[in-house]
Amino acid sequence: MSQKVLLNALNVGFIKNISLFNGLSETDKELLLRDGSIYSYLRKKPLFRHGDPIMHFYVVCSGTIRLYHETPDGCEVTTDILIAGDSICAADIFSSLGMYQTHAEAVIDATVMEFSTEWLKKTAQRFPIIAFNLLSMLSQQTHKLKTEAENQSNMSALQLTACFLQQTCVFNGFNPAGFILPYSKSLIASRIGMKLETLSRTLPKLTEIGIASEGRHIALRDLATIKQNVCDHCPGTEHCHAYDVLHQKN
Amino acid sequence: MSQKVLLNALNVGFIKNISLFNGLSETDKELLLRDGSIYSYLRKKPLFRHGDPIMHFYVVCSGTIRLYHETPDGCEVTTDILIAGDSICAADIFSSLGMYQTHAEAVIDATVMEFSTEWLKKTAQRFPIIAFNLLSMLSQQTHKLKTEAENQSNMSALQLTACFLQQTCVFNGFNPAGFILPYSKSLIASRIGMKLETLSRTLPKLTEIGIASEGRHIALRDLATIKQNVCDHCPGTEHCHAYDVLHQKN
DNA sequence: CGATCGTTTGATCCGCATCAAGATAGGTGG
DNA sequence: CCACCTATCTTGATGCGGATCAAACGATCG
Repeated sequence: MSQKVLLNALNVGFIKNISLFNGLSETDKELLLRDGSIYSYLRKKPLFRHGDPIMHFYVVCSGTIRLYHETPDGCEVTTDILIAGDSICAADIFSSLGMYQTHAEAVIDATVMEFSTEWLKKTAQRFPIIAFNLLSMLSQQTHKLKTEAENQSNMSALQLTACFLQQTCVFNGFNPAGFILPYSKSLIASRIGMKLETLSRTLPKLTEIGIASEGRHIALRDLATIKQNVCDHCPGTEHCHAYDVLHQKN
Repeated sequence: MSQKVLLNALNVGFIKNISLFNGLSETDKELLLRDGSIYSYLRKKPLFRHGDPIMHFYVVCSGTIRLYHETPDGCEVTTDILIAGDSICAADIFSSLGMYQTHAEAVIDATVMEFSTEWLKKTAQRFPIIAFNLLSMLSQQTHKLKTEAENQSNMSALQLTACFLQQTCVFNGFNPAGFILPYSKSLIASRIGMKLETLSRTLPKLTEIGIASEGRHIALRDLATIKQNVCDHCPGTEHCHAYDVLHQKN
């Protein structure tokens, strides 16, 4: 299933930036990092499944993790796609349910840092700033969920797809003038709540609003048109911040 | 706009049960309650508007409060309907944004207890159990949002309506064998993300799954059928817990 | 070379939104 | 008490977006 790997300097350097540790001294950070272990998961291997007792708090170091669950009629809904730097299930630990509310599995081979739930609870008590960081993380997540739910119902397939591509570009630090989709189209469709067929039909239409696509190759050609067709319909969302990031680069 | 009213014994008695204060001694609770003031808001009066700087944390004492916002094309989307005992915007206080992310207004005349944000932050530091309660509240809210977002896209108008009626019945402590809708149909439609016309057409169809409706009068006649048609499609949601509550009463 | 996976394309269908008009009810003033 | 008015709700006709079903295409792999 999973395999423990050595904690190396590179990983530590990267992981120092996780938001949970914001505001701590470097010494404290390094001390706390000693309490975690890094594991690697092969493609398609689960980190945990819905219903498992909550044992760990995770931070993604490399690769891609997918959160999903199955609907009663058997099809899988992807609720989130996580990349390096993202943390997993901080919320669930403090819920009274005591078990994971979602499946989590590696999309491509991934490494993940794990801390025990007990450790997180104790640390939150020992360092008030960590409790505060947690509150702030949860609060951000809540806001993200709200806006996403709303977009889902108010935006067309075209707009949802444009949003996703733009955010993918920014979060992964790709070049908007041309990049390769890091996920399969089935995964993307499942993430943005539409059928593969619909996504397939939608991608060519994106040229209308300034996004070129051919196979897995995407190019965000015309930011102004994108803004007009998408951002203006979802002010204040994560997507719009992503737009601003791209806009400033130019 | 709003009017300060006297803190009377009845209100205090009620408000002692708010989840934020879970685990505190009665003495501490009463002490903390002194820091809040109770205000009354008339029908349609706003508590705050999207973009206002966050000044207060609220707990609803009586009446109904609606959270909503306007879409760019001008129509209002109701994101939540709050009744006595619910708290408002605990999450927003800890986000970095510093302003409300939604409008809040009284649907019918309401009384509300208000605490300053500073008070909440300080209190969370002074009483670790309150920080923990906050984490737990946020975490629950996150879970609720997730399942709601999913239901919104996977369930039919029929199912969504059934869910809403059942939850309304339970949260308000109504008699499932017959109760009067406490909200206008426009408000309900806006809350469950459909058009008034659709809701209007859906209500008669509910007889198929054991819910009778006539005007504002609702009766949940056949719990088994409801379960089969709704709960079995949304396991683990708030709605299903509401179902269980009704089921146990019988 | 067939086999499997991921994707595209076509034809059709269904649910909900939309537009438009009518019905009911609650409230107000004469 | 009735006439009027406005808010709330119902009903009908129509259209569109995306789901569904079905088949074929292209790439990768053993």
